[in-house]
Amino acid sequence: MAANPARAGTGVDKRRLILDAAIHVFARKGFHSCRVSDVADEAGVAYGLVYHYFQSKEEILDTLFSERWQLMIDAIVAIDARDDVAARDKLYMVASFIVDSYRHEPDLMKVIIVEVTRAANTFGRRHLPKIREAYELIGKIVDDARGEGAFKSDISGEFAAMFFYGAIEQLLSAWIFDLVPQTDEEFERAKSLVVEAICSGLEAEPAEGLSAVSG
Amino acid sequence: MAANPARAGTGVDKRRLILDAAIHVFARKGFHSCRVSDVADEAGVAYGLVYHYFQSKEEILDTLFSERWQLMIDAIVAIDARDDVAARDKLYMVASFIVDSYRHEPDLMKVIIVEVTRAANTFGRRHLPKIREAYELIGKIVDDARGEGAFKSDISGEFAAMFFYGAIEQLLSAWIFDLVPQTDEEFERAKSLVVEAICSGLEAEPAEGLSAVSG
Amino acid sequence: MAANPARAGTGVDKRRLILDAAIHVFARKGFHSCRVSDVADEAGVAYGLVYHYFQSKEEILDTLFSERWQLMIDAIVAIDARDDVAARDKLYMVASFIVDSYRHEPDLMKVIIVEVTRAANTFGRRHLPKIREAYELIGKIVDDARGEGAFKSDISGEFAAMFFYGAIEQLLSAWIFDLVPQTDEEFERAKSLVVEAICSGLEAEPAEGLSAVSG
Amino acid sequence: MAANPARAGTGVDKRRLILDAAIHVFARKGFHSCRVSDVADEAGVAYGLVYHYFQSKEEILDTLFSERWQLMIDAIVAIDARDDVAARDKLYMVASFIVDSYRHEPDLMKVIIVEVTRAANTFGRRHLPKIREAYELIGKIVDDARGEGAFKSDISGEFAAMFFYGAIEQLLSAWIFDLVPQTDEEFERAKSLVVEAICSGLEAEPAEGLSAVSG
DNA sequence: TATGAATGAGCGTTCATTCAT
DNA sequence: CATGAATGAACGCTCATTCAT
Repeated sequence: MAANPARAGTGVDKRRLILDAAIHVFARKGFHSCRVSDVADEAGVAYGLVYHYFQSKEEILDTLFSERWQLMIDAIVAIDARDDVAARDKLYMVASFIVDSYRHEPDLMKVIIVEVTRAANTFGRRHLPKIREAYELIGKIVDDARGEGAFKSDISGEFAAMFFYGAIEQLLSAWIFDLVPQTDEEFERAKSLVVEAICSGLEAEPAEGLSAVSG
Repeated sequence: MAANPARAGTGVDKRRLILDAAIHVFARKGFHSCRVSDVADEAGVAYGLVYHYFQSKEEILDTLFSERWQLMIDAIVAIDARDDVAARDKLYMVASFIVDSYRHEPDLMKVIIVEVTRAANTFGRRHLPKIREAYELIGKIVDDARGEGAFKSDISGEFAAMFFYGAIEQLLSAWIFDLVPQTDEEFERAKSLVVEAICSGLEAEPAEGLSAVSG
Repeated sequence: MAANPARAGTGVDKRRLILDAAIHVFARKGFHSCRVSDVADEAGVAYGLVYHYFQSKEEILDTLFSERWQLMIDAIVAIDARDDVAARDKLYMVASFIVDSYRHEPDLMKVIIVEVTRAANTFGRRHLPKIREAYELIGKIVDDARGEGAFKSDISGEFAAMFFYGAIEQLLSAWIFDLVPQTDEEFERAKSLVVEAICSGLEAEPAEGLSAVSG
Repeated sequence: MAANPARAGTGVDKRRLILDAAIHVFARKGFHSCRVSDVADEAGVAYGLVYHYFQSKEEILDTLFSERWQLMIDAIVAIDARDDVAARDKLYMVASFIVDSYRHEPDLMKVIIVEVTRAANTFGRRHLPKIREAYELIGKIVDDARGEGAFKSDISGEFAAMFFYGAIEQLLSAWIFDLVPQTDEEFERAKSLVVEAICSGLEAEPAEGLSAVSG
């Protein structure tokens, strides 16, 4: 009875303990390089208990991914549902949600990206339908904006979503591997930049009066 | 002795045979899921010969990556060296080189992306410096354009390169996992779209006569 | 307290429930291949309750065997005690008891034979004394008949019991593994045949008047 | 090249070494109770070599059984082919072959009987077709004799084979578990007795002159 | 060069048993 | 009596690597 829901009061939820331990162990050593005993040790539980709650080591990772990814899908759906927000701002909110997810739970996001999302030939393969669901929601935001004339019509939502998500994932990867600094300012700046880059592009708009000269 | 230069006359270069076999085996089964014997079998050579030419299974992957990645770096350097080409066109040429690499050797590119570039916590880690070298070359193209006023100054070359490369890698991933069709037309269209999206952005430019109104 | 005697009134005897469940689970999946939880599930009781009534998984099997085997020993003793019955008929009654045991409780007999009697290097080892007791009772029937001249004196009761019991066990094995049909007629016929074969032999007796000719 | 055929001269056949070690380890500790490392240790080879020659622990047992059982089938076929031998003598020769097999390689026969033939719900299941082949050959000997009038017609070859083989297996079991003495004399006597019991039966023939009275 | 037999550390998983409630 | 979470030893199998020939 106490297995799934957090047990009230007296004791800890060992299942949650194992999941949380797995986040840190997977992030630190990598899914394949760590042993189940590493997870059990980190959680402070007996080896066998891991298999009491999970069918396999893989199921732990699956669970971590599914829990988190669903949150993101829900968030994107909620963002898309708002009709008082421009497409560009919706994309900003999506970027913001993802970046903040990393900011608050970097290990979990590292695991999800490194071990699932970017490991498309192993775990990613299994979760591709769920992963695509997110892409499609982003694509829908773009396509709706195209319908309204706010976005160009020659870049389909599908491609736009790929570029947008690809850019963000690369950003997170850069943080994950410490290639760029991770400060609150950087996080905020990155959100704006990725949306700016994807929505407005890198090219400078010609200065009003000089456009004729440059052309 | 015959390892590096193609041996004249007598026979095939077994080392090359092993590398080519590895490309297909790694692409088909994944680096971690395949055994050294799979590579030897595919190459039609004896098990032990693999260890005559390579120190370890990892060295094979390292070699495949290094060979190919260097070609790309050389290509970007050459592209960047041309001073008769606009930044946007340079980026197009880079995108073109990468897409064509995939078009001509999809298995090799799949291996490099799936097993190295996107596996940043295992092999990617080891090759990060080399990977960054490419990012930096792309970043330099952007920064030079910023200096000339062709590109916006608020998106650094570093970030721009991340977005650009991230978008392309996502594109390749979609092909690799068969999420989008792979025809010559699609390849060509994708090159244009990724450059269009990154350089000009998704947003529609306001219609000529209405710009004053909307501004 | 309620373990041994059937508890009056209130509820079912959980201990019996577990034993009966074990019969079917052991028969279906085999003793070694099933888990204690399988037995608990089949019985509809909690995992831990099995260990409340039994020291170990093995004790369940021991109990099943001992209960049943004692019934057989008692039956053979009763059969042997009758002095109005010929040796051949006593053997028939023994064969009949065993065959009927299988007819009425095939799963239980399957477990006893497959997991105990024929598993002489594991459980059989532990129960060898009890198993031999049955052999010896059969042997005694034969030896008594030898003393009276009804049976040949050159085949000891010990060997005769081995052959007799071996033949019956092989018969049951054939039923257990569905090698021969299991109908009431077949069961009755088998009883007769095994006694006929062991007591009279396979060889045809020469026809009365023709014996001189054939000799 | 040297794996399957015995290597000439210089070295030992490690595969054979493993099989022979397995015979003794399986006989001593039982198939399920022994570890693969026990076999490797007994053979004096590295753990992994066992898996170089065999797919699994089970395959070792399968191999041992198949090798030996085929020899027996071949022997029974050869015995049956002789047309100068009476059915009773053919059965004697079969009993003799089996008993001598045990006499010369008791461990191997123990393994085959205890772990395969009498373990019908695990390994026996897999080998049932091969096991039945032997039964059928014995049954054929009986049926042929019935056709010629030498054996009774009311006991089918199928049942007769069951009784005959069951009696012999019980005999071997008794030796295997040291319930009866194992001397050359005993082995020879047992061969005769089992054939005598099955062919002529246990019952004493009535004395010449008294048959009319008793009948 | 070339072969493939030989090595052995490592790990995921199972499951009988215990015990706190 | 009854529950089922918690324990942890045990083991089959994999496979990268070595090495004798």
